[in-house]
Amino acid sequence: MVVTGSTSTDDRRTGGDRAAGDGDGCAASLVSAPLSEAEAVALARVLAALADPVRLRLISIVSSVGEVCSCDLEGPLARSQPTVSHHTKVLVEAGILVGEKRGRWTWWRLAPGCLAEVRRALGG
Amino acid sequence: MVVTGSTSTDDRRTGGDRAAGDGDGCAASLVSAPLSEAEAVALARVLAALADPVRLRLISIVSSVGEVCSCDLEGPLARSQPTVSHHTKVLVEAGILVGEKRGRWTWWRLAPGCLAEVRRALGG
DNA sequence: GGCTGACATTGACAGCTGTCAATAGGAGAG
DNA sequence: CTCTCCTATTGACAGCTGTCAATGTCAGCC
Repeated sequence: MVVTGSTSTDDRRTGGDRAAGDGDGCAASLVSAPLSEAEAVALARVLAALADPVRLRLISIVSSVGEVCSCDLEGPLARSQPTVSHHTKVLVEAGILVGEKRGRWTWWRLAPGCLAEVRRALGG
Repeated sequence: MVVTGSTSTDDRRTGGDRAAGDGDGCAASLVSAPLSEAEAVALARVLAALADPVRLRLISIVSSVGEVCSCDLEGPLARSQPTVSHHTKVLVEAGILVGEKRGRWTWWRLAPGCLAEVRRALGG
């Protein structure tokens, strides 16, 4: 079972560019023209999910390894198990992380294309 | 370094001190290898400054116009003058915005290269 | 000098956020 | 079924954040 934030589409490593979070936002670039209120709210939601040192390190760990289960995060992040679970949930709801339950473990990997979408919204 | 860094351009800024992500931080990419604690804190600080709808719209306005004074922000942002002043201060302390006092007005523009640095840290 | 206009600062308040202890849920092993 | 392990949820708490009214500060104009 794949646990995603919004739609539960089982995208098994499809290269499609999916928008983060709600899907509508993140389409406009920050530097081209003034953002609408809705665009700003949508982009701010993803950035807020990224704006935490623990979550940034979590993302970097997942990114470097490719796939990680929660028990492998608790140690490197130096946070309790509920706190790690909380951070993974925040990242999933922001569309940044994707979790898949296999047996008793939950394996986490990055949502493909999400960070690239954020970079593009920031003027890339 | 993600802050202004006093490049060769005459980006003089008067008033206020900024000490955001100085030092080593913001130099590593999120996706290449696990971030250190200091790198994560520094990057999170800049991202937290970006993670607000009002500030994102403020940045987009400044970016599209090139240079604006505070009185031109109060209306489009639909916020009171102290609130606008608060947001500009947060962005300056994060090294994203640069303010220059000319006469009675303060003119704001984007710190050159800062957003590009953030994009790069996000894996660009 | 006093006045006016443009920002900055302070104080207060509600709402959000990161953290952990305690607890619950659920899958595999025996 | 029971027991154990991994993960998710709940409850509580401290700290941070966005907002505005009130006030302060400083430069230019009379």
